[in-house]
Amino acid sequence: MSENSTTETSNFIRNIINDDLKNNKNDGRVHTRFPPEPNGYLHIGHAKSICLNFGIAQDYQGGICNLRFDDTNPDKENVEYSDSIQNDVKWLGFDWEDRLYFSSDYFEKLFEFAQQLIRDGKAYVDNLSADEIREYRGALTKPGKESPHRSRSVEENLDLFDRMRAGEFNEGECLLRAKIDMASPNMNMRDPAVYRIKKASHHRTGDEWCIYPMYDYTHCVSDALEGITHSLCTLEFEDHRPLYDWFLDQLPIECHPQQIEFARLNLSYTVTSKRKLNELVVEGQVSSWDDPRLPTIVGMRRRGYTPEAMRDFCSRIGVTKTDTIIDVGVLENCVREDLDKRTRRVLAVLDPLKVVIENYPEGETELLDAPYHPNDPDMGQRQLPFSNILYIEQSDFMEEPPKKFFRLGPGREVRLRYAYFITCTDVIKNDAGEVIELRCTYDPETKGGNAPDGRKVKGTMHWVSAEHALKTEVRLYDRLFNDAKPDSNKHEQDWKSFLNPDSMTILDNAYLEPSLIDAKSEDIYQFERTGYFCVDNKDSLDGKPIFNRTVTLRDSWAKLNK
RNA sequence: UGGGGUAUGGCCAAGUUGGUUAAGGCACAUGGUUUUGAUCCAUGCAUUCCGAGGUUCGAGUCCUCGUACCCCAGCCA
Repeated sequence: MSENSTTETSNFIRNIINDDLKNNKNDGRVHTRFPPEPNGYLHIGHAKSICLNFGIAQDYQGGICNLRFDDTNPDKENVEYSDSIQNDVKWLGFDWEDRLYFSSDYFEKLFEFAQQLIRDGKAYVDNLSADEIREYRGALTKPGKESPHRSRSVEENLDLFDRMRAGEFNEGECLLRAKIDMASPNMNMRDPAVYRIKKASHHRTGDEWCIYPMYDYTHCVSDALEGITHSLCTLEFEDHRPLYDWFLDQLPIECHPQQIEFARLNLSYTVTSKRKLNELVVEGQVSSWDDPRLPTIVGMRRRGYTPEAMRDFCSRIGVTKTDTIIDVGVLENCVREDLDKRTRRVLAVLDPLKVVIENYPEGETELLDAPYHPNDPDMGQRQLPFSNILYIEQSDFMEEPPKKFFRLGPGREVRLRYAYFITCTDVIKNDAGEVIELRCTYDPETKGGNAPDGRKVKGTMHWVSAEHALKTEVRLYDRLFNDAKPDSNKHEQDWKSFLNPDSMTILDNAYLEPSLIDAKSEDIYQFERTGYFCVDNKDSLDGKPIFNRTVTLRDSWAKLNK
């Protein structure tokens, strides 16, 4: 046991493991697994599980974590998903080394174990229809009743089961059931299905099988075959634990992992259910699984979230059995914190307002030094071209500024970052009365941004030289939903009515400082005063990087105005 | 009394076998630094742990009775 993680706070699962270790359970081994079904893309909720499972393996001496695909339902699974899942886990920073497994690898073994159950009188082939089985199952407060086929002989069951495998029956015609207790208060114990017929070809086993094992049976056996010590899953499987244990108790397997359930992640202003995410994608509410507004790993990656930030988030939210909704602000804080220290700052005007410096020589250009990070000289610097025609942010000018506004206004003086002080002398409007251009003068003495006479200005603004600027597209993303709990069961029906119509704003008229021409896919920058932006990994072109806003900067000015 | 769970500040969450003033993060508030109204720094933020009783010298931690919320009737995982 080693406690080499400084950030991890204790949680009930680690406490259990610590106790197990103290008691020398499992010979001191710690072996977990992350068991996704390859039927969709991974999202932030999976990241919690990945960080938990792989994190525990990392933190305990000799601990290991497997990646195992729970691929027992060929109708829903495919290689696209399994490939993307592997990519995402790697990208998040975890390594399963040579321990990549698939439940389908155990199909033969699983089949033999099922025969064993039959031989032991613990399983039988049933011919009831799906509807009948539902009827026979009873209800929450009413016991079920036994199937008329429950007492078939071992020989008959064995024969029937072989013929199921041989494809002699149609889907739904029969299935293998565990013989447990039709009156159990736990519905999962009322003779659950073990094998069903599916004449579907499987993404790994092809047409080798036409019967497929069910989750409850497959999962515990797979865990045991892999020597898992702690099988971590989400709360909804709590009721399945007796079944998990039951199967392993019946079968001749030494290893009996301990299933421990924890609460799944819920994030405010978003949805984290595969079904809902899939619906958004299929209906075109978002562009695809990697739409930057989605909480999928690929979407967040495209948005500019880093693996470090996501892992930090997962460690901050903790692991408990309490059903909670984490404020998405925690996530945003994690990226900001990570990006603050790792990104270069650049100047980018998103919503341009033209400024003409009347006393600056027309046609002249000078280069001004600008560090890439104000608090980290190691990041180096670049030079910004300055000329007499600039763009500043529309929102940095107000014709009739309120008291606390200390940006530009008629007659006001402000600093252009790393450049000069300028004073607004004239405001030019179009016929509609909109401000379309500002006339200003600059003070040559203030080059670099300081006045030799010691005079101060309240505002410092970002800017870009019109002639030198890189014009490109910038996408502003905001939360996908307007409601904090679109995912709560109060909104099972109308959750999509909370979709935020302004979750994406495309700016095709943004002007960036010229150095950004070299920005590479997935590079992330801080656009000073506006936020963190990531080069889109899909739509960017050579010489035309397209930027996605990851998250805004904290803005106490905006907060003041609310 | 179907069964299984959970309840600690606005949101999360530590609180090992009951023992001083109930960690920490996010959010919020206030002050300081600042050529990003950013960052950073400092300070504040639960006489109280779902409620009511009880045991005890002492309870968030034990007992009793309640209350609220979540999960379960797929041949999904």
